[in-house]
Amino acid sequence: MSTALPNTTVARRVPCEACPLRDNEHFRDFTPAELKFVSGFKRGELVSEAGSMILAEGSHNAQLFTLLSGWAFRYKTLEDGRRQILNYLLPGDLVGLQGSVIGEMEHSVESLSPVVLCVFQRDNLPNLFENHPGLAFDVTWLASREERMLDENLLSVGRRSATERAAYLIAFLYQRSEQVGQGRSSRHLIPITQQHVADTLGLSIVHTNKTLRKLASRELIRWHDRACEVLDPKGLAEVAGWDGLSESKRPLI
Amino acid sequence: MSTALPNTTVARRVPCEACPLRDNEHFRDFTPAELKFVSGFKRGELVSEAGSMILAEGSHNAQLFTLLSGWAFRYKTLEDGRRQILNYLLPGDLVGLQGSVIGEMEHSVESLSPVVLCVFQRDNLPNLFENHPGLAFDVTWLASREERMLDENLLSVGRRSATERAAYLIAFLYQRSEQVGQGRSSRHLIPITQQHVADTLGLSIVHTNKTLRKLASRELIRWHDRACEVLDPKGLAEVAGWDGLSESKRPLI
DNA sequence: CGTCGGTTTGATCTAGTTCAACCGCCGTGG
DNA sequence: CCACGGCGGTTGAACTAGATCAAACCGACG
Repeated sequence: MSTALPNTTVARRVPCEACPLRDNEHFRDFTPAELKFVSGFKRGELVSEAGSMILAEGSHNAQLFTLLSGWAFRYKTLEDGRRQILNYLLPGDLVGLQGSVIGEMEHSVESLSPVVLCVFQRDNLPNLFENHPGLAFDVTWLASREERMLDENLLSVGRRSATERAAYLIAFLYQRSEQVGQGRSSRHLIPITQQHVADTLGLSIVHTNKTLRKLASRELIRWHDRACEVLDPKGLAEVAGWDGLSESKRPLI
Repeated sequence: MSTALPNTTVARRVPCEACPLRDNEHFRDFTPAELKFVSGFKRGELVSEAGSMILAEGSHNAQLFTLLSGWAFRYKTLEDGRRQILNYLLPGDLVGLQGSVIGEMEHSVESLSPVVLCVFQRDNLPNLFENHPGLAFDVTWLASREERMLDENLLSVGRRSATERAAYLIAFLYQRSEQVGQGRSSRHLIPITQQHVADTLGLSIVHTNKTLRKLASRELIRWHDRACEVLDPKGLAEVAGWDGLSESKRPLI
């Protein structure tokens, strides 16, 4: 399933002031004071290869991260190994808030591609709430956004057909990827295997394969080795009966 | 499906200082300053009968509530009417945060029983973040808790069998109900129809019925008119392969 | 007394699962 | 150099969990 590879914590490289994500129009601007605080909040960077475990279910000393680049996913498993992928993480997403707020992680996080994460000092979170209400609100905003995504996901798994579900998932990941500008360079490739798709949609791997081939035969996607190329994002959204993501600016911490 | 009945906003009755929920050991204590602020934050109460719509998907001027007593649920629907229930609301739960944070509700909320809700002035939320970081943290805590519940739900719908799912749902609602002391008086009755169960589990109503009868024949539950009586909560959790809710104290706003 | 929402049951059908193979690719070890 | 094993993807066949269809029951209520 997941091959846990050694993570490497590296000394601070990218200063927040020069964070490449800040150029992106989809993120809201910081005040200079906020930027300064976040810069101090940041402890370093974590660089990992594809397929490494970033956070483990049950861990109590989990750190707080923001994904800087790459793809990852959150998941839970049952005793007998059945796995459910809950959501995907793209640049700008906050990781590990549960650990910081509740005290224990109830899901795991694993990378799909090489990733770089900003590491924050988690016991500094109360300080953030004390002194930077705007940032505190941003944290809540991000938690609320995650909830929205989960709601839509649950609707999908609970009530959409296999084809609709698959189309929704791929359209969803495509849009998110576009927003953070991952797509430009790499011809809209989503770095997942069919097993990931199956574990996201709550389907078997065999049926997932057949469903994806159907989408491929309709020229909506093309499947590559460990990656999905999106040919027709609008067509996918239409198959899924999905309106698409809202366009509003989001915070970045 | 849902019969929207007229809601009645009533002048403030229960002062926060005398909030009956505060006696419950599962909720954390407030500082006097916090209590005073929340008291001022509160605008009045909303009393509704069973089956009324509290919040509607798509609404922009949604208010922020805390459920004081009764049962409700959050749901989303697809164009063609397929409905997915996302989660249930019990006393002490915050309702409508999405509307306050993101600006638009992406799900609806409907009551299952007569309910009383505290109504908060939503444009006062930034004020709360400014002046009461402890309460702001509580809001985030509650959002994070909702996320945890959704995660477990998604795991359930995606990867558990019909019987496991049903057992999990009922055990889950039972435990939550117990925590807020709804059960004492009413012999552990959960006020839902089998249609609600079906729409929560992502199953058809017929199959839901057959699954529930199976649980009933195993003496785990007894079904009543529009209500589920829990006979063996431990047995249910065992069938579901579920550990149960964490016991830690939670905030109340 | 008729109607309506909720529950129940049996029969039939199908979307999706499970089992079983096979292919191509790549990295490993002899 | 080749043999191998493992992973990701693909395909067909048999099977089953759960859907759909249809009908009936029951209590509440106007």
